[in-house]
Amino acid sequence: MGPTGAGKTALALWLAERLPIEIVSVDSALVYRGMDIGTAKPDPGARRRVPHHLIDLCRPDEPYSVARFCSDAAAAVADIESRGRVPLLVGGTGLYLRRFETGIADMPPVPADVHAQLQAALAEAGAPALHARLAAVDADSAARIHPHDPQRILRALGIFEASGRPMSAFLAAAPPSLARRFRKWVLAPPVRDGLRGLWAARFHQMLDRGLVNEVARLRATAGLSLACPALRAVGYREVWGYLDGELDAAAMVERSITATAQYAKRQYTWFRAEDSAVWLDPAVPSTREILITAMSDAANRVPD
RNA sequence: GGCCAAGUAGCUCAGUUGGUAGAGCAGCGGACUGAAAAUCCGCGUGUCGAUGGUUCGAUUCCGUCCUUGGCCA
Repeated sequence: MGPTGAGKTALALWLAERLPIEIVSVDSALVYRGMDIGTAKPDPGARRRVPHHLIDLCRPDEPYSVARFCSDAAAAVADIESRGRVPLLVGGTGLYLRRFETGIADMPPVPADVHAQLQAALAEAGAPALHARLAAVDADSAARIHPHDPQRILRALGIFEASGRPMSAFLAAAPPSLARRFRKWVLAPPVRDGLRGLWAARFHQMLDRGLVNEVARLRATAGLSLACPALRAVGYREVWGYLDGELDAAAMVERSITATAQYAKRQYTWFRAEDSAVWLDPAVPSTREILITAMSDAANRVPD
């Protein structure tokens, strides 16, 4: 795992060309088709050379989720291992890896109309009012969730309304069926300070490659709007605002770079909390050697 | 050159009827179980442009100067 722009993709390809590994993407944005440039998706050539999994799974208007990731990843890992190869999970979505590793509770689906009703109630009454509603039916979740956090309040209320049981009960009950331990490496510059220039160069490169056209295509697609979670991704939201005329070009660029920096910061927070992960500096040459040695061991242990 | 306005946190600004100041954004730290590139929480000392004066006390009132913008020459 590693923050955006640390060089995960290139390093994974380098390793995959030397070891019998296949890559499983752990990235909430790479699953969307048509979102290539702004997500720095591995290009077709790379994907021909090295098998990649969990990329281009759905349309940007389809909801993907951590739960879907867990089952997709389990299937991909099983598939790779069944062929005698070693799965290398590569990505920056901390939640996905955490839940895949330590298990995710089995919870009932929330029907779309229930969710829509809650959304309307949120718009009308505000998050604290819904939080109070939640506290009445699921005190444990209410204690865990901040009254100003609409996303989590809606989720917990949705579970209750869909099933009649509090979300906290599902969390407490579920044995992690997908639980799986990994060897973990964090590929990240040891200090984040001063990396803004790197994010900036990266974003300008995306613009040169046609990011604005890519977003314009998505914007012209029926059914897509900023309400789709996929389009809230870093850069996409800002370029969309630029195409709407709400941001000028300079503001679009600056805000995208800032959003990248903020995203990277949240990623560092996830990775710091990851126990038993070894941190590797992408600027240090020995990083490659450390990884290839460690992974050779893993590859040798795979039954065939 | 004259007149007017503005100079307060990294940025945009509020405010103090005189008792040394606070929002948003940015930044830093954190949380995270079906939206997670999302969502949310915590963190605010800054010669209040400079200098002199009035005052027990000036960022606040007065004078001068500097800077920026506008208008007039």
